[in-house]
Amino acid sequence: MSVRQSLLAILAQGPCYGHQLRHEFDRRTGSVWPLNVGQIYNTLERLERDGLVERGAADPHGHVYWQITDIGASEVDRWLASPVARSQTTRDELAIKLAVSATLPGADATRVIATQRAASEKHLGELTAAREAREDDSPQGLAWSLVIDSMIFTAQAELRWLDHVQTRLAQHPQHALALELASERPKRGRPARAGAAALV
Amino acid sequence: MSVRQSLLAILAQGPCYGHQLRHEFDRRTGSVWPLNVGQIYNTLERLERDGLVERGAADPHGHVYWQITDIGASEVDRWLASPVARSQTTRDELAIKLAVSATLPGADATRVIATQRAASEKHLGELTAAREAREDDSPQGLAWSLVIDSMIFTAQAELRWLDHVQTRLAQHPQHALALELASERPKRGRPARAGAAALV
DNA sequence: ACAGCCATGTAACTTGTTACATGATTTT
DNA sequence: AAAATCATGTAACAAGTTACATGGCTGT
Repeated sequence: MSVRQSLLAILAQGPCYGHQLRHEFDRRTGSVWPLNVGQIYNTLERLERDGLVERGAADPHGHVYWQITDIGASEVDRWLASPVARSQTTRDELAIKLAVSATLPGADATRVIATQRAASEKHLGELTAAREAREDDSPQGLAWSLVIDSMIFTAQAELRWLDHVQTRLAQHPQHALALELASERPKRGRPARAGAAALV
Repeated sequence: MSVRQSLLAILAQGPCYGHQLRHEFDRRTGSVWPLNVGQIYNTLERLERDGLVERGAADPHGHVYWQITDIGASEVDRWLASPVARSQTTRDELAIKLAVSATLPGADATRVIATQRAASEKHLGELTAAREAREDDSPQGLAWSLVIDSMIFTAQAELRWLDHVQTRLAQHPQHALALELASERPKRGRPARAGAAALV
């Protein structure tokens, strides 16, 4: 949803045409996430379908300006006023992967962690280097550095978690997590149940 | 990709039928991310289409067992041996939202941060409470707590970053990030360019 | 003329996700 | 008999992403 919402929020500032939207998105996010141009037009058509934007007439240059509707504007307000709903169903790729691979009797969770750790550390190093190499006080530079900082914080948390997992696994007997496939084949309608956990 | 890959990895342990796969995924990820049953069958059909699994005959109970192919097994190996490719194109919803909203002259980035901070803090509190409320030394409990820990680490990083952003914004004059729409309408083929940043 | 970029658009596809239909079996 | 659960499946959709077609303008 972030691309869609971002484009809509930019349109809330005034009418734009396709390539201009791409440019604006790039400026504001520090050109960190390159956006395929085609996606702009797809997204605009979907926003139009949903009544959030309107297609204006082409200007002399052939630029097709799009403008936000009232519904679209209120959608932007709603977006800005509500927090990003993390966690509820948001799946974390690494957490899933590690949880699953740690419970596979065959797979070596320690190796998975080591591989990931090396990659994450390399990534963090690249981010830090890029961060220090660039000194830029412009609004764009500020936006860029904040996005990079976000990635740095995330990478650090990832490394901390990896170490944490390794420590906890080391405290348990070999492959304490390993789970065989539930072998009992449940008869129709009366299978064995495992305890369910409620979080949210 | 995580659901798809996880189901494939589970199938690498032995043939399973649909509901069994759901159950296995739930056990291994601590029932944190509920998986709609329909998704299992969709995913299985797509895996079959891609030649990674094969559909077996139904057993007397009517259970349709699926088994992994050689190609599927090597895909699992590849998955376990390669790190999760974070960061390259992975968009961070919150980072995008904050970067965009901070550059909107109309929007109040401080308020966005405050709203998010409250939500993230509440979320972290719930996670911590759930974490402490459950004492479970079973393999499932261990898997569950590792997943919850991952969420806790992530939430903490999120809070740190939010504070960091707020601090940095406070050091700058009001709305230092605000970016108006590029007003100059570029003539076809020769628009004004803004400096591009290279990271990766 | 040609290469390169700007600009709009279209078609196809991926993964994730939900809603719904259908039936069997077990519990109450 | 009714409710609940297990089980398989189908159809549709959302958002993201890419590849491609087409044409205009500009600089060499």
